[in-house]
Amino acid sequence: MNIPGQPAAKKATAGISGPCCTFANIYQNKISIRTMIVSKIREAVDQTLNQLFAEQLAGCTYQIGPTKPEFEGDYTVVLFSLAKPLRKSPDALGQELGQALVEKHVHFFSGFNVIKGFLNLTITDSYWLDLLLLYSADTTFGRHPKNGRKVMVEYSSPNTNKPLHLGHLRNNFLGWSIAEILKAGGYEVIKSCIVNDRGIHICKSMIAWVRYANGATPSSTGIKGDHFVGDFYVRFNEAYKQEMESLIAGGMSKEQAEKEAPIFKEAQQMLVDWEAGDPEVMRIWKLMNGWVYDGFDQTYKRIGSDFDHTYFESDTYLLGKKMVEEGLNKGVFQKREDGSVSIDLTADGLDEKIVQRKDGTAVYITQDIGLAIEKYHQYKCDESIYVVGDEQNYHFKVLKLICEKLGLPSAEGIYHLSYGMVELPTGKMKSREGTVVDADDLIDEMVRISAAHTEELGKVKDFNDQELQELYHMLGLGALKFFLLRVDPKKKMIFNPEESIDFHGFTGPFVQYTHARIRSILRKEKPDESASVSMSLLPLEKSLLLLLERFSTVIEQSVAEHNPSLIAIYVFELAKMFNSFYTEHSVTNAESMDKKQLRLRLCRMTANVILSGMALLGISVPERM
RNA sequence: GGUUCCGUAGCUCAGUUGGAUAGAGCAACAGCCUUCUAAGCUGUGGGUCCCGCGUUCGAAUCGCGGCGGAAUCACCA
Repeated sequence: MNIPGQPAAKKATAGISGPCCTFANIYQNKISIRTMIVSKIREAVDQTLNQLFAEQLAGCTYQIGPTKPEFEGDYTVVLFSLAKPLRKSPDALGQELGQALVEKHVHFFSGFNVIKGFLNLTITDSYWLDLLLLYSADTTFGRHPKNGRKVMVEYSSPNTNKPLHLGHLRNNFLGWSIAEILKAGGYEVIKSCIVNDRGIHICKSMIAWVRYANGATPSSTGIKGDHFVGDFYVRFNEAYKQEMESLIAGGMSKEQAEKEAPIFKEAQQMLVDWEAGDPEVMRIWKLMNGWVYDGFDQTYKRIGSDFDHTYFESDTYLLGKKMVEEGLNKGVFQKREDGSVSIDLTADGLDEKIVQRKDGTAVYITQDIGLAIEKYHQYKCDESIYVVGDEQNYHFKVLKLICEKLGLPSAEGIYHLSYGMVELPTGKMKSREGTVVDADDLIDEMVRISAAHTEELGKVKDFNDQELQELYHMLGLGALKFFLLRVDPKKKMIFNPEESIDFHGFTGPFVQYTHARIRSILRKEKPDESASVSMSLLPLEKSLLLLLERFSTVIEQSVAEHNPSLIAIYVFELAKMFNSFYTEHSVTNAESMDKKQLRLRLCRMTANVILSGMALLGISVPERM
């Protein structure tokens, strides 16, 4: 057992309760406690250092962190960096500093020790109790006040020719979560989605449908719209491959066959007709995209993704093309001999990049330039985050550079939240090899497993059918979301479909279960606001409070790093700590009335933080499970 | 080949920005339910932090050089 910064192994100080205090007489402390504890310690240390060694202090930095569990103390000041400029040994400095801190801040520091250059400080129990009494009922605890900044988070960005898969799930969960985390960090957030609804790949599924469907539709076949269209995309590739093979058998080279296959030429022609606005092509395009959107909506609803604004590539590419004109006039872009338009980025360590084809049509980056302008024009965000896989790192480097060179005001705020691919133990998911993990299938599977677990345990036999379905969904999605969010977004991750996602240990259901346990206590008995509360803390009670206090800092870090996994790790540690506390100490049968009141408040505050922490990950927590 | 990223326990991952004896979960093993939910708790075993050199009070973390892996360098998206 090793919880960062927690004195879990320490001896219990006392089983008897000390003097008591009530909510009212510590209300005035609320403002001072709102400051995070590390800042408070730093302030006190700075002040004391200044008084002791005023002149030698210029430019000194030092670290403060939670004390390791094997040492006595709550927070630790690392003295090495101060020792040299102050010309003192770390131990002597620690003694002097510790002594002065404890003397000057009797209500804040209750003791210290110095070990090998580390000054370990113990915070008074009353500080932790003040925190508990002030915030145990505050459901917004840890959230930061509004900072006046506005940020857009673009995520999901689906293609309308295939259904969502596991990789999209990581994207959707990340995007939604980072948006919530930014809100908790004080930002105003706009969630957006760009739908890649045009291009040759879309025409491919359309051609296949025209050729082979005989008028079949999702409703006539009972297949979900996005899967229905995706099947025709697969069908296209099958037919394409067959036609190429017979052309090659007839003596044609592979490269030539790729270009000459009739079905491929039909798709190319359809793209031209689409750009020209051919009514029949537009009709099919709208019809089929409509089916896909129906399918996406169902999936988005299940996973809880939503958007404040949806953009369509079929709209933004035109604005991008207008910017190509402007860029040419400004001399940022160059027209080549063959008529294509490019930008030379070799001076920036990149390559020459095409921004418009020789036939005048837009490429991928063109529409993204248009989109950047459209977004800024509409919302004027300070920052624009793109949640897109790390395979597009180069693309976003180029995009930001181009926007800078065009002098767009939105350029500076462009931030690519680059996340790693989800891979199988055998490597990348490949649709051609049928190894793609379909989102809908995976969700079904997760819900099915949670239903099986729940039934086996038999704790909610009195639930009606609707309540059961809601619980299964909450647990299945909780497990899935937690699984995908608990690892650093930057890193690629491995998903093994053979081993189902866990429900024990470092998982969503573990945290959900902890919440249900706490709620079970609080259903039996609630904190009495007028009752007195024990003034002394046992080690596990204090450890819980130390962890709870860190919530706000964790949100801050999570915002700074655009990293939801910090929240997942934190919420797991908190749940683990609560479970240790729970098995060690009884709440409803506490050794005294004021101990019971203390623990009921601890329960309430822990439940609140678990609930709001999990909400930042897009995960709901149940009352019972 | 150029650029960027990665390499930590059998597996999946942390490691607070250079700090104390490198940690969790899973898997394995041993305990704990007449007491608030055992989807839990407690304990045991498990490490050449890819290798080497360097920087300094101190390196998994920083630098250089290897080895191994990934992404990208499209008039695809």
